Amino acid sequence: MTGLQAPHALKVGELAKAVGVSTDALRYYERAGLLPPPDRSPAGYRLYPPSAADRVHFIQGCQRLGLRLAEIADLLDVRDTGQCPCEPAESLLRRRIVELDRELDRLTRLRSDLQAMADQLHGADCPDPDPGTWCPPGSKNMKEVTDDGHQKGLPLLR
Amino acid sequence: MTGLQAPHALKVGELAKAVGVSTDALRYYERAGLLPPPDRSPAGYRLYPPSAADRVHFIQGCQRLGLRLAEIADLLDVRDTGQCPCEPAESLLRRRIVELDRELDRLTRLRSDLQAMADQLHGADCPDPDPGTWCPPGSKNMKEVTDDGHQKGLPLLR
DNA sequence: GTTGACCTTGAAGTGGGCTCCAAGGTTTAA
DNA sequence: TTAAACCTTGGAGCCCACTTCAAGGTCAAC
Ligand SMILES: [Zn+2]
Ligand SMILES: [Zn+2]
Ligand SMILES: [Zn+2]
Ligand SMILES: [Zn+2]
Repeated sequence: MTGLQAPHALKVGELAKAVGVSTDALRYYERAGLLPPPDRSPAGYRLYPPSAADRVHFIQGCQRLGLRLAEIADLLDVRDTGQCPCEPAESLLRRRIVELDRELDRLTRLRSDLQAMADQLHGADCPDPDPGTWCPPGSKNMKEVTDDGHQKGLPLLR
Repeated sequence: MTGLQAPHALKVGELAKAVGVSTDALRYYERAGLLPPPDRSPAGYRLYPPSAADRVHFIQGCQRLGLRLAEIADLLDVRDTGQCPCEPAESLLRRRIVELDRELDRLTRLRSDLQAMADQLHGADCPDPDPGTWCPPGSKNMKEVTDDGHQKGLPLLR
């Protein structure tokens, strides 16, 4: 409506509301090199072009994929040059998939460990143990010791 | 061998080496309330009883389960009182399992999204796009826009 | 008696992605 | 005219589990 500086320019709060992030986050993206320094109004207010909204959407999409801001900045640099983005994007994605597989593996094993512990706990007859010397509740291996000679704690808490 | 202060007392470096953490971490655990303040030698050196090693092992085991230090501190408090630990342990475990399930779900969906993107990327014929206007590589929906009227980026990067 | 490995303390730094604050200047509506 | 609602900046704070630093004191070996 104003049209003085540029058509449809957005002040920082307007952009923030449009894309659903805080104004602080937008200024942070600028410092981090994800958003180029926008034009300023005579009073020094940031005036973003409408395309900035797409840029922030892109950032948000990348974040949903688990990419870090530094990686997103790399992608945006490529995007700005107009070069084919497939190569960097593909290697980023593959790296991230490998990370995810490792993490999924770790969490899956962890989950089954926790489940095993919780199951043991549930059926336990449980007299109070000696203070400071757990007491694997309901376990027959209370007296077992680890290879360095210490008493075992809860199962898997060696 | 010394036996002056206490039998088999460990200096901080000895305990650290025995359990495989840094001396700084041990002092940090003390500040955080996970390790009780140990006796001191005349020179002010920390002298840990051998049971401190078990305590640290317990901490490490809990950490492997993904528990935070504050939660571990709660468990240790119970352990020190000699009360039956099943109740707090069980609710901690259940809470953690729920967290894990949510996280596993999230990561699994993420992984399949990334895989889909990587697959699209691979078979793409790819002319360089216009700068700043990606260019969903190899996608037929280049012209699609999101519900707020902006151009779509890479698939799933809306 | 001197080197060097150990120990002490409090404070500050790390990383990631922000958030919050103070102390101002600007714009807009009443 | 003045209040409210915006905007600016630099810098600090947050979370977590540490690590690193600075500036010393202590203890063993040679
Ligand atoms: Zn391409
Ligand atoms: Zn042990
Ligand atoms: Zn019990
Ligand atoms: Zn949009």
